Amino acid sequence: MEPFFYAMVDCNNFYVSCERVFAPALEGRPVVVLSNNDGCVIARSNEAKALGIGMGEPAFKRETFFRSHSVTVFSSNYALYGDMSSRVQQVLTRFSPEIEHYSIDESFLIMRSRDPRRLLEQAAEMRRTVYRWTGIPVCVGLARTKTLAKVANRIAKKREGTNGVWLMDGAAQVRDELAGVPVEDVWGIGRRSARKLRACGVRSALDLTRRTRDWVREKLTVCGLRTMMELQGIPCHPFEEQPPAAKSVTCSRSFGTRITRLDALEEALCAYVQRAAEKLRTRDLQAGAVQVFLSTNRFAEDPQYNGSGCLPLDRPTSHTPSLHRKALSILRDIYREGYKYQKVGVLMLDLAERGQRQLTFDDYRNAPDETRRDSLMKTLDSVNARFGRDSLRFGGAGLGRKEWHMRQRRLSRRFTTSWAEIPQVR
DNA sequence: TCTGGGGTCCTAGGACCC
DNA sequence: TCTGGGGTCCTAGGACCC
Repeated sequence: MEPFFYAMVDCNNFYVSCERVFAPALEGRPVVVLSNNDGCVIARSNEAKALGIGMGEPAFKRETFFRSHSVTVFSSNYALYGDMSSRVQQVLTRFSPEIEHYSIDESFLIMRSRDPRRLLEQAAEMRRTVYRWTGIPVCVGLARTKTLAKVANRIAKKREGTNGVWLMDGAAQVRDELAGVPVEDVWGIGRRSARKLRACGVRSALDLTRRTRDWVREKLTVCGLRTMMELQGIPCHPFEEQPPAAKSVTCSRSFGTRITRLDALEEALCAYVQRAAEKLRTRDLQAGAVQVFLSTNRFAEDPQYNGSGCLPLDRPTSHTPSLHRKALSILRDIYREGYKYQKVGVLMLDLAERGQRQLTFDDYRNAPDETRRDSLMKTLDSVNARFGRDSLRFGGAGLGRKEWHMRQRRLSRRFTTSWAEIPQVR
């Protein structure tokens, strides 16, 4: 068997890069993309990073700065990013059949060769091809474990002269590189763990590999231990070509303005239940329980309230009206008057694949009902697939523009997925 | 006025059982 | 004077990821 390397392919400033594909004039200029509700900065071009704009900064605090530095600002456009992501993934598949789509902008590939130089050439070719075919710039890091491949990717991105590709192998090279990686930049080490580690004198990734396993396990539990071993070149994270089935499905949004009335919350919740139920059906899943949560704005001075409740369903379902009913009864139960609410959300829990559960006598009795509901949902989904999301929807979510809807003041078009939004050529 | 959304896994502690 | 031990399951909270 040929020795193999993990290749971590990461799109550079992905959301910004997607916007630039359709606005090439923004190349070389500062650009940021905001989170839902135009809340905070979640993607920055290199020029925006150079201006000192931080990840996660609230957008409203930077309005003036954006204007005075001619920063182009976009609302997030997940229809566009999701579609661009699958295009990138399609290209990557040509370079290795063993591929794990890790996130919207990252993939792990297994690449096999006896000759590391040959691998570097392949990775460089992959990078060029992705850019030529999709317009998205990527960097590639190669190493013996996923965590080390992430480190290599970071170097490919940051270091001058790598051409966006870096391979890390051999004990001496790995040791030298890890010495230059701050421990908080290691994949799997978050803010809390980093603080704990620094307090104990662990500053670099190399420092971490030099502690005993017992010590690391005690400080950071088995998660930290796995990270440490991966840094030592021992693979602990499985390679998952088939993503495991989802265990929960969530839909929640912050409101465009604060909401106090129960009926407005009910409308919003209906809309989120619809979306969550659609997600269930596209994955062929059914929920066994529904959870609803409700919260005020934690940054405000106003009185705070967080409510949540969970109810089981009589039997697992992905039928929107049944899920609506259950969710609304939870909401009415946890709702308290007199608060300014910022967010409501729904979680579908105890998910099971359709047809994978034990049937009961009731199921036989209800079979005709069940069939009718299924075919109604199927029709609904196929109409929406053909004519666009929400062409057909439930009345409970209300009609027209609502105060709870998200702010999306700077949304670009769904260039690649919506015929209606393709710019007209004159 | 304005601070995202959607996930997973691990652990500790309590309930419960024999 | 004295109040078992071991196992499983569930849940809430914490930490992490992108």
